[in-house]
Amino acid sequence: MAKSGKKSDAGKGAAAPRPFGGVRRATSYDVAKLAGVSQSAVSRCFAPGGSIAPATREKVMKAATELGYRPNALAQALITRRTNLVAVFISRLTNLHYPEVLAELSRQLTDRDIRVLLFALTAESEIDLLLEQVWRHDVDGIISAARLDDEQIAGIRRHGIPIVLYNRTAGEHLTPSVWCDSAAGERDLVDRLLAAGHRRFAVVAGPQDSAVGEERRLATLARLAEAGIHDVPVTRGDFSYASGREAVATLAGAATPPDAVVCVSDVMAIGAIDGCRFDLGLKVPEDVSVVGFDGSEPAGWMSYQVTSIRQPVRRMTAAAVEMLLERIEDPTLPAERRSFVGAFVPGQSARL
Amino acid sequence: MAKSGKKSDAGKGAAAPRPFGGVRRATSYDVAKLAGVSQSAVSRCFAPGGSIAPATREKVMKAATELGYRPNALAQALITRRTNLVAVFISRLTNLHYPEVLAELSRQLTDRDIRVLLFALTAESEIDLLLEQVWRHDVDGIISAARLDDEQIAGIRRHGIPIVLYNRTAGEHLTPSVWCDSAAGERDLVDRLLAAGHRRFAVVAGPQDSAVGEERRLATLARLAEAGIHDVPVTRGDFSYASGREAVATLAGAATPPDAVVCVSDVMAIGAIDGCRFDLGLKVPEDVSVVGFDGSEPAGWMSYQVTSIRQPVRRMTAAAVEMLLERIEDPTLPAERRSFVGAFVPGQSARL
DNA sequence: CTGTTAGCGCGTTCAC
DNA sequence: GTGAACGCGCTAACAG
Repeated sequence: MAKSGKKSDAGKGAAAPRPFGGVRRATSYDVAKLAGVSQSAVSRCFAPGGSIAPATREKVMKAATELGYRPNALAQALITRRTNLVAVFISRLTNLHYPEVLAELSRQLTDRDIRVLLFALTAESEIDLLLEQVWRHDVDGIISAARLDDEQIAGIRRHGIPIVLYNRTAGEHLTPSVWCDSAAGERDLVDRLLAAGHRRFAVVAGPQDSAVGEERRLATLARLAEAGIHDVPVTRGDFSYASGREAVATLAGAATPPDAVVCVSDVMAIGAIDGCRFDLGLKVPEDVSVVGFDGSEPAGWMSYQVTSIRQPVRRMTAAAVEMLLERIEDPTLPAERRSFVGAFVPGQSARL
Repeated sequence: MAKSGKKSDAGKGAAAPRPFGGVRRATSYDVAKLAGVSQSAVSRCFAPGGSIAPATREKVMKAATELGYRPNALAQALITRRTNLVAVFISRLTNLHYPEVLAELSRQLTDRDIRVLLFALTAESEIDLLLEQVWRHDVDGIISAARLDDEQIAGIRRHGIPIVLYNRTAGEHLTPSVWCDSAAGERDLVDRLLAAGHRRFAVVAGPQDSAVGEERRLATLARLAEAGIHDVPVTRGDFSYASGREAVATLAGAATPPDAVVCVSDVMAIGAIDGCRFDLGLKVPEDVSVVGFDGSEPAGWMSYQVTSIRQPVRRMTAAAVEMLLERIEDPTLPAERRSFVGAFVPGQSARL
């Protein structure tokens, strides 16, 4: 009976008439009063380069800890015009590669004392509505691993909010971005497949509006064309396991079934491998080679061991964060695109 | 030459001396002036139940759209004490089940016009430091799918910030939470395994500080004990694929190797299956049955088809959001725990 | 229904 | 080095 069990049901409806059910937080005025100084002195104590006498600082700090005072981020932001908030747009959070990206971005931003305002897009998300929220919240910058159209990019520019794109491209204008050079990766994979004697290729591409997907598809076809291989069948998926599996079923129906399937993502490659094995009764890699892209974790699991290209997520996210912070400090910095090449992952899903 | 290319390199260093490199946003005063009304009239126009004459409203709205005005969320929050911000704590974002949870939480909160302040915990995250940020930002509430200790929970309570735990428990005090009733699920799985004739059980558990992991371990062992099966070997993993794989290697070294392995998560079950097949040369489910828990997407892939229990993520996240919003509206609501039972997923990884 | 007034909590001049 | 005064952009009383 001594320690009151739950938080707020002592005496039924007779709850103490506290302002908001929460305790009023201490303000800099409260601290000032207790310390016997002015409010501005308190402010200077918590400012980076505030000129304050050691003695005063001590009094203030003592009072501050006593009251559990912390500067209110809202008031601070309202006046300094810095929220230390970065909006992160991310799509397909359930698609296995993005959680890793998000985790890294979050970690790196947190390390730099910046908070993440998350916008996880679903298929039906109205990006424009989300952007409204972004304006209203005065974020310092945006990192987008989601597709933005020209109109939206223009709006962001108009608002003067720095943005960095992650594995995305914006239409006309050059926009700061980090990019995994899929072209180099696909060329690498294709060359290895060619060297191992593969000739009957097929591509499992992504949706048309996916920049990375398209770059990968085009790079693959271009390299094959250079090698004299044309009319390569292409099936489009949506980066899902199911779509990869269905894709190979489609491709297998062709006159000359492929002996090498290039998938533009690991998850689709995994789907393709299962499709080959379970739907078509083919052996991978003996009967058909399958390669992917990304280097997601499940691609390394023993049952798949996807031959792939691993994106350097750590370095890419670090670059994105760095580029963004630079532009928050100095918005006049010109746009820039930083490309990274991925690393070949041998795997076992391709006969090389 | 007409359309200026990049944003800010026209004329080299001779960039126009704009305030912040960004355009100053229109304030309610600007709108008021343009519309020929008072600033408070503008405010009322954007307030839910503001009493305003249709004629005035029209004038204001016209001026507002012309200037691209939107109420500043910071100033608004400073005065109303409502930020429409919810902090979401989440751990192990790379562990396949959490991205789905996060995506759902984000979607549901966004639908209710609430923004997500993300705190993705890494192994070394100092939660107390993150909580500092939470105080400073005046979030309206917290949803935590990460472990919080008594001290931290007490701090949150002291600050009067509503919180809902997601598949976590807090020590002494009852804290609002949603929970997937793992006990019911594990009993279900064990019963089915027993009915199919399994007798030599083993458990791949989680870390000791994982509440769900422990509940699942204990429920499994309890049910087995009821059936007269004791001394069941237990190996602990960390919810990773690798740990599941290693676990079965360990278990196989015992005098009587198991014919049924109960893993407390799908990813570990996947690791266990691969361990059986590739390290031990066993057939799953012919030689040994493996069951998991969660219902993560990869568990359904053809190569694994894990027999498992699927958490009702949609309903659980919806409940979490609802409980939180209720408590934001009325902080005096008593703590409450809502449990959900998962659905059996037949799969093919257990001989049933 | 409207405008005036007073803050929300803080950073920042500017005299002292 | 310090404090008084002002303002960031807005909502909430209040009088008209």
